Amino acid sequence: MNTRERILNSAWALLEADAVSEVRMSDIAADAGISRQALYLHFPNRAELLVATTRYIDEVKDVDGRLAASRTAASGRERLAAYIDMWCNYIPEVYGVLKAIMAMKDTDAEAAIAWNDRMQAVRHGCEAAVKALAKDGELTTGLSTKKATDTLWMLLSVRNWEQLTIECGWSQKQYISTIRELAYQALIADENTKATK
Amino acid sequence: MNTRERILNSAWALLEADAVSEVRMSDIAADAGISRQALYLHFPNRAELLVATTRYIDEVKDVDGRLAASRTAASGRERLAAYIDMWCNYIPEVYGVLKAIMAMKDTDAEAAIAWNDRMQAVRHGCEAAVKALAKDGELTTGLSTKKATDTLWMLLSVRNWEQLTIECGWSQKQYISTIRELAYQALIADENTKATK
DNA sequence: CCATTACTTGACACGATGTAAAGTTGACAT
DNA sequence: ATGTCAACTTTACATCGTGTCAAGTAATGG
Repeated sequence: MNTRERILNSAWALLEADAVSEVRMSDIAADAGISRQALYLHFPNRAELLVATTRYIDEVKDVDGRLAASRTAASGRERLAAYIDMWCNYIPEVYGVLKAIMAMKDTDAEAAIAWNDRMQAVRHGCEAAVKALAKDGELTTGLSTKKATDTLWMLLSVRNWEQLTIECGWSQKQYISTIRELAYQALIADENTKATK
Repeated sequence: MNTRERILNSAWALLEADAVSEVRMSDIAADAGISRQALYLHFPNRAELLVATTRYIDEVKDVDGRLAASRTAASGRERLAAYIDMWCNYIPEVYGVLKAIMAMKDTDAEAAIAWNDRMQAVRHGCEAAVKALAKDGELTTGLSTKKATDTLWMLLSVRNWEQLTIECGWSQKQYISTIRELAYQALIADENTKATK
Protein backbone atom coordinates (compact mmCIF):
# COMPACT_ATOMS: atom_id res chain seq x y z
CA MET A 1 0.00 0.00 0.00
CA ASN A 2 1.49 3.33 -1.03
CA THR A 3 1.61 6.42 1.12
CA ARG A 4 -1.28 8.15 -0.52
CA GLU A 5 -3.55 5.21 0.20
CA ARG A 6 -2.28 4.94 3.75
CA ILE A 7 -3.23 8.58 4.25
CA LEU A 8 -6.67 8.09 2.77
CA ASN A 9 -7.27 5.01 4.89
CA SER A 10 -6.19 6.85 8.02
CA ALA A 11 -8.40 9.82 7.23
CA TRP A 12 -11.31 7.51 6.57
CA ALA A 13 -10.83 5.52 9.76
CA LEU A 14 -10.36 8.54 12.01
CA LEU A 15 -13.27 10.48 10.57
CA GLU A 16 -15.53 7.48 10.83
CA ALA A 17 -14.48 6.91 14.43
CA ASP A 18 -14.44 10.46 15.74
CA ALA A 19 -18.08 11.46 15.75
CA VAL A 20 -17.32 15.09 16.49
CA SER A 21 -15.18 15.49 13.37
CA GLU A 22 -12.36 16.98 15.36
CA VAL A 23 -9.76 15.23 13.28
CA ARG A 24 -6.72 17.37 12.66
CA MET A 25 -4.17 17.05 9.90
CA SER A 26 -1.61 15.99 12.51
CA ASP A 27 -3.90 13.18 13.69
CA ILE A 28 -4.16 11.80 10.20
CA ALA A 29 -0.43 12.08 9.66
CA ALA A 30 0.34 10.30 12.92
CA ASP A 31 -2.08 7.51 12.08
CA ALA A 32 -0.58 7.11 8.64
CA GLY A 33 2.90 6.99 10.17
CA ILE A 34 4.28 10.07 8.45
CA SER A 35 4.97 13.66 9.39
CA ARG A 36 2.26 16.29 9.21
CA GLN A 37 4.18 18.12 6.51
CA ALA A 38 4.29 15.05 4.31
CA LEU A 39 0.49 15.30 3.99
CA TYR A 40 0.98 18.50 2.07
CA LEU A 41 3.17 16.68 -0.40
CA HIS A 42 0.12 14.64 -1.36
CA PHE A 43 -2.80 17.01 -0.80
CA PRO A 44 -2.70 20.79 -1.07
CA ASN A 45 -5.01 21.37 1.88
CA ARG A 46 -7.48 19.80 4.25
CA ALA A 47 -10.50 20.32 2.03
CA GLU A 48 -8.97 18.42 -0.87
CA LEU A 49 -7.82 15.63 1.39
CA LEU A 50 -11.36 15.20 2.65
CA VAL A 51 -12.81 15.14 -0.81
CA ALA A 52 -10.18 12.71 -2.00
CA THR A 53 -11.18 10.54 0.93
CA THR A 54 -14.83 10.46 -0.15
CA ARG A 55 -13.79 9.60 -3.69
CA TYR A 56 -11.57 6.86 -2.34
CA ILE A 57 -14.45 5.45 -0.32
CA ASP A 58 -16.67 5.64 -3.40
CA GLU A 59 -14.11 3.58 -5.20
CA VAL A 60 -13.59 1.01 -2.48
CA LYS A 61 -17.32 0.63 -1.91
CA ASP A 62 -17.97 0.52 -5.63
CA VAL A 63 -20.52 3.29 -5.87
CA ASP A 64 -20.40 3.22 -9.64
CA GLY A 65 -21.38 -0.41 -9.58
CA ARG A 66 -24.27 0.22 -7.25
CA LEU A 67 -25.44 3.12 -9.38
CA ALA A 68 -25.24 1.05 -12.51
CA ALA A 69 -27.45 -1.54 -10.84
CA SER A 70 -30.12 1.04 -10.08
CA ARG A 71 -30.01 2.18 -13.69
CA THR A 72 -31.06 -1.20 -14.99
CA ALA A 73 -34.44 -1.02 -13.26
CA ALA A 74 -37.31 -1.96 -15.55
CA SER A 75 -39.78 0.76 -14.56
CA GLY A 76 -39.39 4.36 -13.46
CA ARG A 77 -40.85 3.50 -10.12
CA GLU A 78 -38.39 0.68 -9.55
CA ARG A 79 -35.59 2.95 -10.51
CA LEU A 80 -36.71 5.53 -8.00
CA ALA A 81 -36.92 2.89 -5.30
CA ALA A 82 -33.52 1.51 -6.18
CA TYR A 83 -31.90 4.93 -6.15
CA ILE A 84 -33.43 5.89 -2.82
CA ASP A 85 -32.31 2.61 -1.31
CA MET A 86 -28.84 2.88 -2.70
CA TRP A 87 -28.18 6.42 -1.53
CA CYS A 88 -29.89 6.07 1.86
CA ASN A 89 -27.82 3.01 2.61
CA TYR A 90 -24.68 4.68 1.38
CA ILE A 91 -24.97 7.72 3.65
CA PRO A 92 -24.06 5.89 6.87
CA GLU A 93 -21.01 4.43 5.17
CA VAL A 94 -19.54 7.83 4.35
CA TYR A 95 -21.15 9.89 7.06
CA GLY A 96 -17.96 10.55 9.03
CA VAL A 97 -16.22 12.15 6.09
CA LEU A 98 -19.29 13.97 4.84
CA LYS A 99 -19.81 15.46 8.25
CA ALA A 100 -16.28 16.82 8.29
CA ILE A 101 -16.78 18.45 4.90
CA MET A 102 -20.13 19.84 6.00
CA ALA A 103 -18.47 21.41 9.01
CA MET A 104 -15.87 23.06 6.81
CA LYS A 105 -18.13 24.22 4.05
CA ASP A 106 -19.59 27.10 6.04
CA THR A 107 -16.25 28.80 6.52
CA ASP A 108 -13.92 27.39 3.89
CA ALA A 109 -14.56 28.31 0.27
CA GLU A 110 -12.74 25.28 -1.12
CA ALA A 111 -14.71 22.95 1.08
CA ALA A 112 -17.94 24.59 -0.05
CA ILE A 113 -17.08 23.98 -3.70
CA ALA A 114 -16.15 20.39 -2.99
CA TRP A 115 -19.35 19.80 -1.06
CA ASN A 116 -21.53 21.29 -3.78
CA ASP A 117 -19.74 19.19 -6.33
CA ARG A 118 -20.51 16.02 -4.40
CA MET A 119 -24.11 16.97 -3.76
CA GLN A 120 -24.71 17.88 -7.38
CA ALA A 121 -23.78 14.33 -8.22
CA VAL A 122 -26.55 13.15 -5.94
CA ARG A 123 -28.91 15.62 -7.53
CA HIS A 124 -28.12 14.20 -10.95
CA GLY A 125 -29.11 10.80 -9.67
CA CYS A 126 -32.37 12.28 -8.42
CA GLU A 127 -32.98 13.92 -11.75
CA ALA A 128 -32.42 10.68 -13.62
CA ALA A 129 -34.89 8.87 -11.37
CA VAL A 130 -37.46 11.62 -11.81
CA LYS A 131 -37.08 11.55 -15.57
CA ALA A 132 -37.52 7.81 -15.65
CA LEU A 133 -40.71 8.30 -13.69
CA ALA A 134 -41.92 10.99 -16.03
CA LYS A 135 -41.21 8.78 -19.02
CA ASP A 136 -43.59 6.20 -17.57
CA GLY A 137 -46.20 8.92 -17.14
CA GLU A 138 -46.21 8.35 -13.41
CA LEU A 139 -45.00 11.74 -12.24
CA THR A 140 -47.60 13.67 -10.29
CA THR A 141 -49.55 15.82 -12.73
CA GLY A 142 -48.48 19.43 -12.79
CA LEU A 143 -45.12 18.70 -11.19
CA SER A 144 -42.13 19.90 -13.19
CA THR A 145 -39.00 17.80 -13.49
CA LYS A 146 -37.01 20.45 -11.69
CA LYS A 147 -39.36 20.75 -8.76
CA ALA A 148 -39.66 17.00 -8.41
CA THR A 149 -35.89 16.65 -8.54
CA ASP A 150 -35.37 19.36 -5.94
CA THR A 151 -37.93 17.80 -3.64
CA LEU A 152 -36.39 14.36 -3.88
CA TRP A 153 -32.95 15.85 -3.38
CA MET A 154 -34.10 17.59 -0.23
CA LEU A 155 -35.61 14.40 1.16
CA LEU A 156 -32.36 12.56 0.52
CA SER A 157 -30.13 15.16 2.18
CA VAL A 158 -27.42 14.03 4.56
CA ARG A 159 -28.77 16.41 7.21
CA ASN A 160 -32.15 14.69 7.13
CA TRP A 161 -30.49 11.33 7.59
CA GLU A 162 -28.45 12.76 10.44
CA GLN A 163 -31.47 14.26 12.12
CA LEU A 164 -33.75 11.23 11.91
CA THR A 165 -31.25 8.51 12.71
CA ILE A 166 -28.70 10.14 15.00
CA GLU A 167 -30.76 12.82 16.71
CA CYS A 168 -34.14 11.12 16.75
CA GLY A 169 -32.79 7.61 17.17
CA TRP A 170 -34.57 6.04 14.21
CA SER A 171 -33.34 2.77 12.81
CA GLN A 172 -31.99 2.76 9.30
CA LYS A 173 -35.02 0.74 8.26
CA GLN A 174 -37.48 3.25 9.67
CA TYR A 175 -35.59 6.07 8.05
CA ILE A 176 -35.59 4.52 4.61
CA SER A 177 -39.23 3.51 4.64
CA THR A 178 -40.33 6.97 5.74
CA ILE A 179 -38.23 8.75 3.14
CA ARG A 180 -39.39 6.36 0.44
CA GLU A 181 -43.00 6.90 1.42
CA LEU A 182 -42.57 10.68 1.39
CA ALA A 183 -40.92 10.52 -2.00
CA TYR A 184 -43.66 8.33 -3.44
CA GLN A 185 -46.39 10.57 -2.12
CA ALA A 186 -44.70 13.66 -3.44
CA LEU A 187 -43.64 12.41 -6.85
CA ILE A 188 -46.03 9.71 -8.00
CA ALA A 189 -49.46 10.51 -9.36
CA ASP A 190 -52.18 9.87 -6.78
CA GLU A 191 -54.06 6.93 -8.25
CA ASN A 192 -50.77 5.15 -8.83
CA THR A 193 -49.57 5.74 -5.28
CA LYS A 194 -52.48 3.87 -3.78
CA ALA A 195 -51.80 0.87 -5.95
CA THR A 196 -48.36 0.35 -4.44
CA LYS A 197 -49.62 0.08 -0.90
CA MET B 1 -30.45 52.27 23.67
CA ASN B 2 -28.01 50.61 26.02
CA THR B 3 -24.79 48.96 25.01
CA ARG B 4 -26.09 45.43 25.22
CA GLU B 5 -28.87 46.22 22.78
CA ARG B 6 -26.50 48.05 20.48
CA ILE B 7 -24.34 44.93 20.39
CA LEU B 8 -27.31 42.68 19.65
CA ASN B 9 -28.54 44.97 16.92
CA SER B 10 -25.10 45.07 15.33
CA ALA B 11 -24.74 41.31 15.48
CA TRP B 12 -28.17 40.90 13.96
CA ALA B 13 -27.55 43.36 11.15
CA LEU B 14 -24.12 42.03 10.24
CA LEU B 15 -25.17 38.38 10.32
CA GLU B 16 -28.22 39.10 8.23
CA ALA B 17 -26.14 41.02 5.71
CA ASP B 18 -23.09 38.77 5.44
CA ALA B 19 -24.37 35.68 3.74
CA VAL B 20 -21.18 33.74 4.38
CA SER B 21 -21.41 34.18 8.15
CA GLU B 22 -17.86 35.42 8.33
CA VAL B 23 -18.72 37.91 11.02
CA ARG B 24 -15.99 38.23 13.63
CA MET B 25 -16.28 39.51 17.15
CA SER B 26 -14.23 42.54 16.12
CA ASP B 27 -16.69 43.34 13.32
CA ILE B 28 -19.59 43.36 15.72
CA ALA B 29 -17.67 45.49 18.20
CA ALA B 30 -16.73 48.01 15.53
CA ASP B 31 -20.31 48.22 14.32
CA ALA B 32 -21.58 48.73 17.84
CA GLY B 33 -18.98 51.44 18.40
CA ILE B 34 -17.11 49.76 21.21
CA SER B 35 -13.86 47.86 21.61
CA ARG B 36 -13.68 44.15 20.93
CA GLN B 37 -12.88 43.48 24.56
CA ALA B 38 -16.01 45.26 25.74
CA LEU B 39 -18.04 42.52 24.06
CA TYR B 40 -16.67 40.10 26.60
CA LEU B 41 -17.99 42.30 29.39
CA HIS B 42 -21.49 41.54 28.09
CA PHE B 43 -21.20 38.04 26.64
CA PRO B 44 -18.79 35.36 27.76
CA ASN B 45 -18.10 34.08 24.26
CA ARG B 46 -19.21 34.08 20.66
CA ALA B 47 -21.67 31.23 21.02
CA GLU B 48 -23.61 32.96 23.77
CA LEU B 49 -23.66 36.21 21.89
CA LEU B 50 -25.18 34.46 18.89
CA VAL B 51 -27.83 32.75 20.95
CA ALA B 52 -28.64 35.98 22.76
CA THR B 53 -29.07 37.53 19.34
CA THR B 54 -31.64 34.93 18.28
CA ARG B 55 -33.53 35.44 21.53
CA TYR B 56 -33.43 39.16 20.97
CA ILE B 57 -34.85 38.74 17.48
CA ASP B 58 -37.53 36.43 18.86
CA GLU B 59 -38.49 39.21 21.23
CA VAL B 60 -38.48 42.00 18.69
CA LYS B 61 -40.40 39.94 16.16
CA ASP B 62 -42.81 38.73 18.82
CA VAL B 63 -42.46 35.01 18.29
CA ASP B 64 -44.43 34.27 21.43
CA GLY B 65 -47.35 36.23 20.05
CA ARG B 66 -47.24 34.39 16.74
CA LEU B 67 -47.06 31.05 18.51
CA ALA B 68 -49.98 31.95 20.72
CA ALA B 69 -51.99 32.75 17.60
CA SER B 70 -51.33 29.31 16.13
CA ARG B 71 -52.41 27.71 19.39
CA THR B 72 -55.91 29.18 19.11
CA ALA B 73 -56.66 27.20 15.94
CA ALA B 74 -60.02 25.46 16.07
CA SER B 75 -59.02 22.11 14.57
CA GLY B 76 -55.87 20.04 14.70
CA ARG B 77 -55.45 20.45 11.00
CA GLU B 78 -55.70 24.23 11.19
CA ARG B 79 -53.21 24.21 13.98
CA LEU B 80 -50.76 22.20 11.92
CA ALA B 81 -51.20 24.57 9.00
CA ALA B 82 -50.76 27.61 11.22
CA TYR B 83 -47.62 26.22 12.83
CA ILE B 84 -46.04 25.30 9.53
CA ASP B 85 -46.81 28.73 8.13
CA MET B 86 -45.51 30.50 11.18
CA TRP B 87 -42.20 28.66 11.37
CA CYS B 88 -41.55 28.56 7.63
CA ASN B 89 -42.07 32.30 7.43
CA TYR B 90 -39.93 32.89 10.47
CA ILE B 91 -36.89 31.04 9.16
CA PRO B 92 -35.91 33.69 6.60
CA GLU B 93 -36.15 36.36 9.27
CA VAL B 94 -33.55 34.71 11.50
CA TYR B 95 -31.61 32.80 8.90
CA GLY B 96 -28.46 34.88 9.13
CA VAL B 97 -28.00 34.20 12.80
CA LEU B 98 -29.10 30.58 12.62
CA LYS B 99 -26.58 29.96 9.91
CA ALA B 100 -23.79 31.33 12.04
CA ILE B 101 -24.77 29.06 14.93
CA MET B 102 -25.06 26.09 12.57
CA ALA B 103 -21.55 26.75 11.33
CA MET B 104 -20.22 26.79 14.89
CA LYS B 105 -22.14 23.83 16.21
CA ASP B 106 -19.98 21.27 14.47
CA THR B 107 -16.81 22.35 16.23
CA ASP B 108 -17.87 24.32 19.30
CA ALA B 109 -19.53 22.43 22.14
CA GLU B 110 -21.29 25.48 23.54
CA ALA B 111 -22.72 26.36 20.16
CA ALA B 112 -23.96 22.79 19.77
CA ILE B 113 -25.83 22.97 23.06
CA ALA B 114 -27.34 26.31 22.15
CA TRP B 115 -28.42 25.04 18.76
CA ASN B 116 -30.02 21.91 20.16
CA ASP B 117 -31.82 24.02 22.70
CA ARG B 118 -33.30 26.22 20.00
CA MET B 119 -34.25 23.30 17.79
CA GLN B 120 -35.89 21.41 20.62
CA ALA B 121 -38.19 24.40 20.98
CA VAL B 122 -39.23 23.92 17.37
CA ARG B 123 -39.71 20.22 18.00
CA HIS B 124 -42.04 20.98 20.88
CA GLY B 125 -44.14 23.05 18.53
CA CYS B 126 -44.21 20.13 16.11
CA GLU B 127 -45.24 17.79 18.89
CA ALA B 128 -48.08 20.06 19.96
CA ALA B 129 -49.39 20.24 16.41
CA VAL B 130 -49.17 16.48 16.02
CA LYS B 131 -51.02 15.92 19.28
CA ALA B 132 -53.78 18.31 18.25
CA LEU B 133 -54.09 16.30 15.05
CA ALA B 134 -54.22 13.02 16.97
CA LYS B 135 -56.88 14.41 19.27
CA ASP B 136 -59.09 15.02 16.23
CA GLY B 137 -58.44 11.46 15.11
CA GLU B 138 -56.84 12.68 11.92
CA LEU B 139 -53.34 11.32 12.40
CA THR B 140 -52.42 8.66 9.86
CA THR B 141 -53.34 5.28 11.30
CA GLY B 142 -50.42 3.38 12.74
CA LEU B 143 -48.26 6.49 13.07
CA SER B 144 -46.95 7.14 16.58
CA THR B 145 -46.81 10.64 17.99
CA LYS B 146 -43.04 10.48 18.18
CA LYS B 147 -42.55 9.36 14.63
CA ALA B 148 -45.01 11.94 13.33
CA THR B 149 -43.29 14.65 15.35
CA ASP B 150 -39.85 13.64 14.12
CA THR B 151 -41.02 13.59 10.52
CA LEU B 152 -42.59 17.02 10.75
CA TRP B 153 -39.52 18.33 12.52
CA MET B 154 -37.31 17.04 9.74
CA LEU B 155 -39.47 18.66 7.07
CA LEU B 156 -39.29 21.98 8.90
CA SER B 157 -35.52 21.97 9.33
CA VAL B 158 -33.55 25.09 8.56
CA ARG B 159 -31.31 23.11 6.22
CA ASN B 160 -34.28 22.09 4.12
CA TRP B 161 -35.38 25.70 3.84
CA GLU B 162 -31.84 26.67 2.92
CA GLN B 163 -31.57 23.99 0.29
CA LEU B 164 -34.88 24.62 -1.44
CA THR B 165 -34.93 28.40 -1.39
CA ILE B 166 -31.29 29.43 -1.55
CA GLU B 167 -29.70 26.54 -3.41
CA CYS B 168 -32.61 25.53 -5.63
CA GLY B 169 -33.98 29.03 -6.05
CA TRP B 170 -37.54 28.32 -4.96
CA SER B 171 -39.78 31.16 -3.91
CA GLN B 172 -40.90 31.25 -0.32
CA LYS B 173 -44.42 30.45 -1.53
CA GLN B 174 -43.33 27.36 -3.42
CA TYR B 175 -41.30 26.21 -0.46
CA ILE B 176 -44.16 26.53 2.01
CA SER B 177 -46.75 24.88 -0.18
CA THR B 178 -44.48 21.91 -0.88
CA ILE B 179 -43.55 21.42 2.76
CA ARG B 180 -47.18 21.75 3.80
CA GLU B 181 -48.23 19.22 1.22
CA LEU B 182 -45.53 16.78 2.31
CA ALA B 183 -46.55 17.20 5.94
CA TYR B 184 -50.21 16.65 5.15
CA GLN B 185 -49.49 13.55 3.13
CA ALA B 186 -47.26 12.14 5.81
CA LEU B 187 -49.33 12.97 8.87
CA ILE B 188 -52.98 13.07 7.92
CA ALA B 189 -55.00 9.90 7.38
CA ASP B 190 -55.51 9.15 3.69
CA GLU B 191 -59.22 9.73 3.21
CA ASN B 192 -58.93 13.04 5.01
CA THR B 193 -56.02 14.21 2.91
CA LYS B 194 -57.99 13.98 -0.29
CA ALA B 195 -60.75 16.12 1.15
CA THR B 196 -58.45 19.09 1.58
CA LYS B 197 -57.49 19.22 -2.04
C1' DC C 1 28.82 8.67 -8.56
C1' DC C 2 25.05 11.52 -9.41
C1' DA C 3 20.38 12.78 -9.49
C1' DT C 4 15.88 12.15 -8.20
C1' DT C 5 12.14 11.05 -5.25
C1' DA C 6 9.99 10.75 -0.92
C1' DC C 7 10.24 11.93 3.17
C1' DT C 8 11.91 14.39 7.93
C1' DT C 9 12.88 18.15 11.15
C1' DG C 10 12.32 22.53 12.80
C1' DA C 11 10.76 27.09 12.46
C1' DC C 12 7.40 30.40 11.48
C1' DA C 13 3.36 33.50 9.80
C1' DC C 14 -1.51 34.04 10.09
C1' DG C 15 -6.29 34.60 11.85
C1' DA C 16 -9.54 34.31 15.23
C1' DT C 17 -10.90 33.54 20.03
C1' DG C 18 -10.43 34.45 24.57
C1' DT C 19 -7.67 36.25 28.87
C1' DA C 20 -5.26 39.61 31.66
C1' DA C 21 -3.88 43.94 33.59
C1' DA C 22 -3.64 48.74 34.03
C1' DG C 23 -5.56 53.16 32.74
C1' DT C 24 -9.56 56.61 31.62
C1' DT C 25 -13.99 58.75 32.15
C1' DG C 26 -18.26 60.22 34.09
C1' DA C 27 -21.89 59.86 37.53
C1' DC C 28 -23.17 59.94 42.02
C1' DA C 29 -22.82 60.00 47.14
C1' DT C 30 -20.83 61.85 51.16
C1' DA D 1 -13.58 68.46 47.04
C1' DT D 2 -13.05 63.56 47.53
C1' DG D 3 -13.74 58.87 46.95
C1' DT D 4 -15.87 55.11 44.74
C1' DC D 5 -17.98 52.40 41.33
C1' DA D 6 -19.27 50.95 36.75
C1' DA D 7 -18.40 50.91 32.05
C1' DC D 8 -15.25 51.07 28.85
C1' DT D 9 -10.40 51.57 26.53
C1' DT D 10 -5.72 50.21 25.28
C1' DT D 11 -2.14 47.10 24.98
C1' DA D 12 -0.32 42.72 25.27
C1' DC D 13 -0.38 37.95 25.17
C1' DA D 14 -1.58 32.67 25.15
C1' DT D 15 -3.68 29.22 22.30
C1' DC D 16 -4.81 26.28 18.34
C1' DG D 17 -4.91 24.64 13.85
C1' DT D 18 -3.69 25.54 9.01
C1' DG D 19 -0.49 26.19 5.70
C1' DT D 20 4.44 27.69 4.12
C1' DC D 21 9.41 27.46 3.84
C1' DA D 22 14.11 25.81 3.96
C1' DA D 23 17.56 22.56 4.82
C1' DG D 24 18.74 17.88 5.53
C1' DT D 25 18.53 12.57 4.93
C1' DA D 26 18.00 8.03 2.96
C1' DA D 27 16.98 4.86 -0.62
C1' DT D 28 16.59 3.96 -5.61
C1' DG D 29 18.15 3.62 -10.13
C1' DG D 30 20.72 5.14 -14.26
